[in-house]
Amino acid sequence: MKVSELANTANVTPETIRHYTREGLIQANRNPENGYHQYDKEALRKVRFIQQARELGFSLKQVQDIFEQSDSGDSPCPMVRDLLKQKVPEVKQQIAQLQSHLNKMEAALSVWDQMQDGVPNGHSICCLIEEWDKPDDCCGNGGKND
Amino acid sequence: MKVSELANTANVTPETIRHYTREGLIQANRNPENGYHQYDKEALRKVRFIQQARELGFSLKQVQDIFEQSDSGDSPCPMVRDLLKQKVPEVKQQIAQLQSHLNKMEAALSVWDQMQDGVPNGHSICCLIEEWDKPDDCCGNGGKND
DNA sequence: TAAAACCTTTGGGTTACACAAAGGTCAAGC
DNA sequence: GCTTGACCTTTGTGTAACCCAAAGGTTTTA
Repeated sequence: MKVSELANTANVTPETIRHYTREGLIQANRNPENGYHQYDKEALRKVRFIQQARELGFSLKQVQDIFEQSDSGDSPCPMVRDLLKQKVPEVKQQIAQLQSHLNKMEAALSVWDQMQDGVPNGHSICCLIEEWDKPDDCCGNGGKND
Repeated sequence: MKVSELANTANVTPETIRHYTREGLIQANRNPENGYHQYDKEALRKVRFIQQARELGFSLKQVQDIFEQSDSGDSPCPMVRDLLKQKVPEVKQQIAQLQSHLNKMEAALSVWDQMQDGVPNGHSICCLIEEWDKPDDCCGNGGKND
C-alpha cells in the first residue's frame, strides 16, 4: 500500500501516516522503482492500534514504548495495564472538571437568558465570566431580575 | 507591581504573565528607571479573568476578542453568551467520549485483573487495546478464564 | 503528450506556555 | 564598596500531534 491507500483504509490523513512513519511508529519499505513508501498489513494494524490508544488518551510516546516492549518479545500487557490504571483517575478528574464547568456554563446561560444583553457596567469586562461563581448577581442586575 | 508580584498575586507563573504581555492580553507600563514592566490592578483583573475563561475552555484568542469588544465600548456579554452556547455541546460531547473511554478502561481492567499477565500471542501487539471492543476475548483466553 | 493526481523531502505553523542563555538591576550583608 | 543572590530584560528553542505549503519527481488518465 502507498501512503494514501493506507491512510484511507485506516481513516486518517496521509500526513498522519507520514508523521507516524517519521517518528518510527510504523515501518515502510521503499519501492525501488520510485522510492515511494510501501506499507503492509502490519502497518495498518499498528495505525489502528495507535488510533485506539490515542482515543484512550495515550501519547504517541507511550505507544512507542508499548511497541518496543512488544518488539523485544515481552508482552506489553502488564505495561498497558499499569498505564490504564494510572489513566483512570486522571480521566475521572477530567470528567469531573468538565462537568463542573458545564454546570457553571448552563447555570450562567439560564440566568443570562432571563436578562437583556449584558449592561457593561464600567468596572466589568464580562460579568458572566468574571463573577463566575455568582452569576445571578451578574451584569449589574443586583437581583432586580424582573 | 512587577512581573513576579503580579504572578504571585494571580497564582500563575511569571512566564505566563510575560506570555500574556507579549500577546497583548494585558498591558504594562515601563519603569523609566530600569525598564521593568509595571502592572496595575487592571492587569490583575484581566489575568484573573483569563484564568476563569481558560478553565471554561476559551482560547487566548477568544479572550482577546472579548477584550477587544470590551475595549471598543461594546458589551462583550452577547459574544460570550454565543461562545458559551457553542461550547456547551462541545463539552458535553467531550464528557461523553471520556466517559465512554473510562467505561472501557474499567471494564478492561476488571477483566484483566482476572487473568495472568497477558500472553503475547504472536499476532497481537496488545490485545487489550487492540480488541478493545471485546476485552473478554482478550489475550488469547478464549473464554477459558478459570 | 499533457494535465491531474499522486509521491518525495524540507521547513514553518498551530496552542499556551516552559525553559535556558546572556546580560542588566537591585537589596542585603560583610 | 563590593560581592552575592534574586530579580528583571530579550531572544530563541522546545513541547504534542499533527497540518499545510513549496518545489520537484512519478504515475495515471484523457
